[in-house]
Amino acid sequence: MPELPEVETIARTLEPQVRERVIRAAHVLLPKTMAVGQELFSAVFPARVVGVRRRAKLLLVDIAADGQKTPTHLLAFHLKMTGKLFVHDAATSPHKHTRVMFDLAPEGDIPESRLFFDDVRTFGYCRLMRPEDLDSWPFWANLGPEPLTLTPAEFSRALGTRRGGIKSLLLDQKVIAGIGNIYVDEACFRSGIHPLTGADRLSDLQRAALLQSIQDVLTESIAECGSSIRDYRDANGDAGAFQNLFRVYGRAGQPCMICGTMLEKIIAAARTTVFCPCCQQGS
DNA sequence: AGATCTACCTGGTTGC
DNA sequence: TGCAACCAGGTAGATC
Repeated sequence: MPELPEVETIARTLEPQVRERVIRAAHVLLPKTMAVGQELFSAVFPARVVGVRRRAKLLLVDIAADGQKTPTHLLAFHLKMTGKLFVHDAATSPHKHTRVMFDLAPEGDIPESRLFFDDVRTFGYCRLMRPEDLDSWPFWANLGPEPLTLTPAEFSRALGTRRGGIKSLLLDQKVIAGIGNIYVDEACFRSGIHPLTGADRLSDLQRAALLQSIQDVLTESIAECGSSIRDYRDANGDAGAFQNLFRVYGRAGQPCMICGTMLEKIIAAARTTVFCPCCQQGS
């Protein structure tokens, strides 16, 4: 389930494989995956990849058409649950779950190759757009702040006066960007906050502790190249290792690492939620 | 407006 | 062995 650390890892492993490469053409195998921008193909390609970056859980590939240096367009990928990006050699055929393919021209010693966007559950998408179109894309325009560079005051401002459960607020990409079900549970556990606690009932101290925990789990996970639940892989095909450091996610019924109490599973924000009823009180 | 719920998807797992 | 039921979860959209 690519969340911020996984998308960051994919961006870092993909960039060296596609930077400066020329995308000659794109092939859409599942139309709904490329519902936006397909009509631009003929005008944009061939285009050179000038960079790969991440915003929230979006992976952005900046491309420049017509030999220009500055990006003229970008590919915005949302991997949702099962999206994957790989570069294979040009002879590789699409398989059952391949949704879009990009032909990459040979560059120096690098032979012709192909960028694959595979997605088993087809929730993911890729949009081809101009940079100036981003602001009129509601999802982009409404994204909340990036958590890693957030200050406690900014975090508190982002939570505002809302009274909903803290878990549902943290999952809301308009409040704070990039956090999903795994990291919200891990961060709540580390800061000793019950996931159903009303955000308005968190003290300044608790808010600061929660932000610190969010930044800790995200930073540690990035250092481990993300978490591999089931089938996540980075752009090199390598698994992450942060799943070995989970303290609550997927551990319902097992003892709390701090106090030994049995971890409980509940549904919060319509998501499976695991927490320690002893260490995380105050709902 | 804000909070909550459901649809969208498919493959793997569970249970009979 | 076969097969139905269930589960995973980010986001849009609907409802209250």
